[in-house]
Amino acid sequence: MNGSTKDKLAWTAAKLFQERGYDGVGLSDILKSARVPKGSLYHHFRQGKSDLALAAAQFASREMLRIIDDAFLPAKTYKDGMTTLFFKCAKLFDLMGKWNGCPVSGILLNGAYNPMFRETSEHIFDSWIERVTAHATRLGLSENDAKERATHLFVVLQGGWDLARARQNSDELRRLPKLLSEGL
Amino acid sequence: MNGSTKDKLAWTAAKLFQERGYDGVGLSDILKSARVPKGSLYHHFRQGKSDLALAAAQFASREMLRIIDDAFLPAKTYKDGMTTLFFKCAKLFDLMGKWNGCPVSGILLNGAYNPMFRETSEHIFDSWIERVTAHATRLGLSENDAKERATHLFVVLQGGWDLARARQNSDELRRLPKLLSEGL
DNA sequence: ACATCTCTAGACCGATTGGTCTAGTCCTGT
DNA sequence: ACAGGACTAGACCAATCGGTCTAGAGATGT
Repeated sequence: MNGSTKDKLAWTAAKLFQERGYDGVGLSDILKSARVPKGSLYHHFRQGKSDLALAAAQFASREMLRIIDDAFLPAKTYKDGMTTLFFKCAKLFDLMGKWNGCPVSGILLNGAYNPMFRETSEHIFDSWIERVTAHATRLGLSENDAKERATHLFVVLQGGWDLARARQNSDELRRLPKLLSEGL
Repeated sequence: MNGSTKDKLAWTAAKLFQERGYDGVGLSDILKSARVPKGSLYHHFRQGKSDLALAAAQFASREMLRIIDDAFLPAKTYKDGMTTLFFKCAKLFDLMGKWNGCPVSGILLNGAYNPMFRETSEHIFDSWIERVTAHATRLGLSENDAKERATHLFVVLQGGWDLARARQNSDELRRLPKLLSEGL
């Protein structure tokens, strides 16, 4: 099968980059963990590590979009969907061993100064915000309100994730929906 | 002077780690940039790179505490101080070339899995929250309210900084005080 | 003047890095 | 059966990594 080895590489790379960042993971780590020889990596990803990182980020991004949909599709209100999303992320954080960073910032914002990495991470973040905005309008919010709230959601999720990581504790992540729904 | 070379190393390391993360910066980069030979580094920091990173993080942390005080000491209300802090951070972000990450997460959460790094970053974050909490109580908030708001402040600041970094634009950072003062 | 201590200076080390290259395996179409 | 492309396999490479070590410069106390 074509996709299998390539996907396994991207998936493994995503997992490791989230743990230790782009520069913190060597190709040998990825290859050992995925049990794939170096030749295969350079067959599927001609530019090597940087190509692999972009693919890994897209992989992680698609998973996040799936989580967003899972949270918002059954929701009756924006507040419900948003709260569910935070709880899902807190659970994911715990499952991942409480060490992982945000799927994309760990891969792309991290590590070497690389313009294409930065642009890709910008697009990915925007795609998440856009998806939440779409759910928000579907649930009755005005377009401007939806966009603002979606942006705030990711600001708070990102910051909450970092704090959870530093504390090795996802509790704060679960408390944050209150901030976003009630304000203070 | 004793402190001079040592401080120059810590300061240079802090700057570079914020740009490219712990694993993204080699000792040779730091030594070249600080114009200090390797022998001096290992004289002042016996454990080498990890020691240097801890010192650099403390350096960055002290600067952040100073910025917090600068924002809150002249403030008449918590809202004023908080807003000033965000604007100061936005300005700092622009001055730093719009690439740098959060001073501490770039250094400590990043890179190799290292328990002492994680603990140090937790303590540093907590010291920031504590400082803001102290300012908040001084400005009339109840103790519980102060602590909650201070925590939210850093969650939002952290997330906003990441978004600004991805977008290479500090505007969102300047819009966030509204979220924290008015809620939504 | 000399000994002593702090600090600078950089050559050097083994290990690991990302990347290249060739040989061989496997699958597919004819 | 066999030709040809897709893919695997890993030896090999120069460069760089973090870290060690020795030699000497500079300041200080006696």
